[in-house]
Amino acid sequence: MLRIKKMTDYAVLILANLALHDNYVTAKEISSSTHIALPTVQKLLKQLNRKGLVISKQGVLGGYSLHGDTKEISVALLLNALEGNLSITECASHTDKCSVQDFCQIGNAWQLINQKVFNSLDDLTLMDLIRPKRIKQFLSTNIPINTTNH
Amino acid sequence: MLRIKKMTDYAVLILANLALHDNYVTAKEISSSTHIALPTVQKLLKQLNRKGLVISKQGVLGGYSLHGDTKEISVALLLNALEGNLSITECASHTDKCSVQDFCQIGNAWQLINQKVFNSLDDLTLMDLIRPKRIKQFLSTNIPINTTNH
DNA sequence: TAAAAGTGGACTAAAATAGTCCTATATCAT
DNA sequence: ATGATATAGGACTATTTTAGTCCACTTTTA
Repeated sequence: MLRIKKMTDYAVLILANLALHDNYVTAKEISSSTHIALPTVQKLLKQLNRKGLVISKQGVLGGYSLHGDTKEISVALLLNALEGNLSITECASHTDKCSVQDFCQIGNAWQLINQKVFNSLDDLTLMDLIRPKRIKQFLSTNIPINTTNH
Repeated sequence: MLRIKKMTDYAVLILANLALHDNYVTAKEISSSTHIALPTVQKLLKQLNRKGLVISKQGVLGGYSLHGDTKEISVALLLNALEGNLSITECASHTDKCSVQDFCQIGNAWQLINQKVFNSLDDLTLMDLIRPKRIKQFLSTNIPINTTNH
């Protein structure tokens, strides 16, 4: 599937939740408002912290808060941070060398498709995700290059 | 990851291989030319046949051949046929009901993003995958809607 | 009628994913 | 000081998904 991990979905939900507050919010509070199990929220927030997407404060009155730049991070970069390599196939990722590469008919097609999908996701920020109007505008920019098929 | 299954990658390679012939080609031959293990090729061709993407003929001189319409199938439909549901998250798929849906800040954003990705992949056919020029043209149609970020 | 193909589906192994739990550390109110 | 409340790091397990193989059966043709 072209599906993102459940954990990534949760993480975005958590970030969206943090985006609505300016102060520190505890993992427990986020768990309550998102209805994601507490251990899972804790795990994800720790990861988000390590990736620099949120800032944290320990102790009483502590909690998590969105890192300043995170609101304007693109969905592409966000997914990339949360899921690691976004490439649609192994061969679209330049880090791995495909085992059948030398016999491949498709060449770099996947890489180019990958680029296109990435570009689409790069036009949108985290904040846009919680602003429905912006999303609709975004969608309308898809311009088909021909109309003969389908 | 936003990655397609290895099996899907193989399947596309197999289809591309069939696209280069007009006569029946055996699984064994495809295995030889693609360097994908024979049992895997056999399994995939059986699936492709059930989905109507290829036609088959049993017995000596039998083999597989591309179904007439398959060359012009869009990559979106192709991936959909090979991977089942393409939705980027569970909640982007209308078939499942998300467990935290009632508390979700993101609303239908994923669904719209999903649509955008799907549209991108819908502009391209199987044959385009083996025609590099067409791919490059395709890529150039991505029009950013703003330039303030990134 | 034997050889060469596909058909259907069971089966196993490996890898990825989801989710929980435990121990340690930091902070603040009293 | 110290207890309560947070996060930090990471081990660990269970579940699910994915990859890949294999076998018994059917069809076709020389």
